[in-house]
Amino acid sequence: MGRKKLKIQRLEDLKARQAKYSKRKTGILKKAKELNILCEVDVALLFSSPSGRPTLFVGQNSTGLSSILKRLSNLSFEEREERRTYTIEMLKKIYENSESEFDLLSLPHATNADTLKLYEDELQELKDKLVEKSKILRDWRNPNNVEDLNQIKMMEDHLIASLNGLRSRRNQLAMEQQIRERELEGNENLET
Amino acid sequence: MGRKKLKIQRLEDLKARQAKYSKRKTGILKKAKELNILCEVDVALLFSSPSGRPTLFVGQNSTGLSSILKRLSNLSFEEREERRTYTIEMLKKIYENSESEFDLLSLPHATNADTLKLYEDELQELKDKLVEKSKILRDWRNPNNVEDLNQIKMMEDHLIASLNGLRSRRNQLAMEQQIRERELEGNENLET
DNA sequence: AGCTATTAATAAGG
DNA sequence: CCTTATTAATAGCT
Repeated sequence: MGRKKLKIQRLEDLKARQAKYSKRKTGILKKAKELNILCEVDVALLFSSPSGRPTLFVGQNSTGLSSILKRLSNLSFEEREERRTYTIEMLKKIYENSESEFDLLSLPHATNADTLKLYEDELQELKDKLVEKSKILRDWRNPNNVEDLNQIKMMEDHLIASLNGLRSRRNQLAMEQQIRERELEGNENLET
Repeated sequence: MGRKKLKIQRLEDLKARQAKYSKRKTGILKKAKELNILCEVDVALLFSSPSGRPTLFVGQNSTGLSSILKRLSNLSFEEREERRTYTIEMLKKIYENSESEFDLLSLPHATNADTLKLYEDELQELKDKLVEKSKILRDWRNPNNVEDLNQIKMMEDHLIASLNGLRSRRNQLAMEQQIRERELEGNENLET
């Protein structure tokens, strides 16, 4: 729609690209908002403009979104599990094969990108820690991935130590219970 | 655009809602693809249809989105580690339902408050998980805080199982090493 | 799922 | 940023 039909191909001029982007973005946002309201669909939109930072838009009442994100993440995980490939390949696959359907809700006021970046960094850090801890737990449970014999021995020592600690704790608890039972018995004897 | 001007408000009739969704979705997707090509913008879109069908679209070349997706996959990985739950069915469903196209859409400037909120929620979630995991590790190492005798017993069983796994893994590694040494010996004998 | 009458988005040009 | 000629999307029907 316009004075002439526009060929859909990359606009070479940067200025023109940005200008068109600005206009069309507005249009798509409007459409997305309408869709959101008309059809009650939850939406989230991720995008990163070549000249800008990554941004995520989430529909306001998109409670279902988190579940979508979760399922999405599960999808990628399953893909990885199934093929024993790593995240990157999985991501490529998603990029290449899936389409992004999207809706967005426009949310007016801009927050600053720096804050967002901070969150992203913190998130990444936490996730790294979590992954590390998970790995420890996983190796404990299933040591078949551990290749280093010395590490195995160390783990074994730890396990034995833990087991000993656990057993003495169990004994301690058992003893305490015995004491309680005897006290109870004693009281009963007094009552009779 | 249509025979009459449509008021933007939730369509009460389910059928009508689904029908409109289907049509408008197509339109938005087209627009997004155009925007992608015209302006070189990378996008990913998540949405749930009125019938609750989740779909993911990701634009090609959306490098900026990879980190987000990566973290999503990590999240699910962690979740699964922790809870040992599987949602393969769900994943398959998502996969089958996603159509193959590419759309992208872009947004330059505005970040929004919802984005931050999403991150905050995710952060809190991660922190909770980290705390939980740390607690598990701590209890293993030092069971003196564990009060429940049954839990102690469960932990003991787990430890024993892990220990067995560890020992068989150790044996396996040792055996492999022996084999390697013998092969090496054999080669040396041949050489001399 | 198709089909037009209409409305809405927007290309080009101030 | 505006304006407006044109094209594109789609509302109401079938």
